[in-house]
Amino acid sequence: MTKLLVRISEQSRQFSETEKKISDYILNHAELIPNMTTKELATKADVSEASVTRFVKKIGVGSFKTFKITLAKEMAVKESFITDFSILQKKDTPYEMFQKVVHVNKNAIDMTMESLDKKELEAAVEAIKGAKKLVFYGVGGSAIAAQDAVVKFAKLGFEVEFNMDFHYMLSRIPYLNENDVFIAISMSGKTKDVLDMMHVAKSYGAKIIAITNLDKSPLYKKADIRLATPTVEADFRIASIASRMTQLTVIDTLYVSIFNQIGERMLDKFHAARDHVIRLRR
Amino acid sequence: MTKLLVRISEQSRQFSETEKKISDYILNHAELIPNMTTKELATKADVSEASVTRFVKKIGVGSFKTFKITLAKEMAVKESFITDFSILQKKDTPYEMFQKVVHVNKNAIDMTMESLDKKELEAAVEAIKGAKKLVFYGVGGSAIAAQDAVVKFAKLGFEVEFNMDFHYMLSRIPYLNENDVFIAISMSGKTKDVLDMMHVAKSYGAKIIAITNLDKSPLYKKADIRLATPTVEADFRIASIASRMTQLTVIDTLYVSIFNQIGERMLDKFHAARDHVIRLRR
DNA sequence: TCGTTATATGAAATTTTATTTCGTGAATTT
DNA sequence: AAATTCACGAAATAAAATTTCATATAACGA
Repeated sequence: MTKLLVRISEQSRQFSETEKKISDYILNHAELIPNMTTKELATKADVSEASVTRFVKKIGVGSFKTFKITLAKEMAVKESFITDFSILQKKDTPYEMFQKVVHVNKNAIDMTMESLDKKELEAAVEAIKGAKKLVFYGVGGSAIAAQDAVVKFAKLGFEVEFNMDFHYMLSRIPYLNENDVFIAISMSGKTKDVLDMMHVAKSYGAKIIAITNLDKSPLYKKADIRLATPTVEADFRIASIASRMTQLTVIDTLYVSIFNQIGERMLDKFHAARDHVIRLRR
Repeated sequence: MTKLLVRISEQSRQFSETEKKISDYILNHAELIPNMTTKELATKADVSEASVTRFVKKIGVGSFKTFKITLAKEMAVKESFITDFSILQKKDTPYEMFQKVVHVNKNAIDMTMESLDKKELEAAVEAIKGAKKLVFYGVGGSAIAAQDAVVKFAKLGFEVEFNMDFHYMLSRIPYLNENDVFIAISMSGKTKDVLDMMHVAKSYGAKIIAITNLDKSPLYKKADIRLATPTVEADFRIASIASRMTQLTVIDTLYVSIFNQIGERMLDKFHAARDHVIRLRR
């Protein structure tokens, strides 16, 4: 805890009921305070605005504004004590939601650093670099990552394919061969459609890269190369958003790595494409 | 120097005389800023208050208050070691790339905290909550965010629409009315297709929410509600990946906020849908 | 016990701070 | 040269913080 917060909790036994309500809220939601107004804090703590301004004076801070700035500074230093962001409260305002989303997403991306294996990543980059055709497949939330991958790798000149439709996608698999790569994306690694598609692709000799949770799922076991995403344990309402960030981070890494290695020889085409877009679209 | 100050000094050559006066004062007296008011800074820099508030927007920060808090936080952190992650080296290994991607993405999400305005966010949530129909539109990289939004809001029971095809999408717009919301997504805020579509939607009375860079772009100016994303200045190879993260963070926030507010009354349907998926798909 | 005084609190008024609007003049384009 | 765009500050407005004031309740003394 920061000095200011310590001071508050030390003094708390001399507080009146109203003051205690305020200090409770502050101690439990310290990181939100710098972006709040007296009115908001008053509402949250169920006291009047006047009591809030009086409170900060009581704990020896000149004004509410100073209080906010001081708190922001102190909290910046010691970072990481985030009061249970995993539980979304019914009464949370959109801005609080925003702060939680930011936290959850940053955290998810951080966790990817722990799950993704260096060697597997290198193998994946090699495989894609040498590939003629790339097929991505994912359903539901993972379709977004697949979609994103298509946009990116198409720009690099790859023959890329992805379609949400299982049957259409299936009809394209027989054209794959040993030179091609099939990238399966699934959080759980158990999604039937993805597994089925993967088996067919494998039977045609395509190399299988799985972007899936670090877990002994069917997809994880059967893939040639495993790019593991972390299992982000959280409230079910935000579980999918965090995991999508991890998938995208993996895709981004593949894209940037490939770009870096083969980019030079197609930089003019890349720029040409971008120029066309700018000229025609704005 | 902190990130924010670096950003200011980098941009300083595009500044007008008035803006330069402000940036000079800020760069020379950074530690004083968090405790100053717009009027004080205006007096010190010998400009008007209006110019001060406009200045912070120009450098990509949503409000003067946010600016002060951000600066206070940054200055509290000693010597923020700025390993230059922006420049990708030819010799970088995939794993080094990965670390940079992680850094860039986390950073992009952080910057969104500076650009997104609390009030606009609240207005957006209100608008969407009261809407019957939602239409998302974005092209290129921004299409991913639109796609993602569709998946999310469909789950909440909204009538949602998005299609990459301009002409198809256009044919759907006449069915919009005052009760509906059109969400335009564009980094630059200049994309012709998006602007055209927005104008048509507006003519039918739909409320316009823009998810676009904090900048005086046509889209930014014409929208009813502006959810500003930061201008992530970086290597062109990674610019798009970072900006997409910011868009998704905004979408996530909308989704979680709406869920929280209207979620209860449809929780059973939400779970039912999820159960169907689990039963049929795995 | 009753009246008096001190204390805590919120509502409302006031002051301060931030943002937006509007008009002017300079610069740029047509 | 006319028209348009742009930057800017003054003034209006909106929002946020603080103070004032009235009231209720607790504490105290007769």
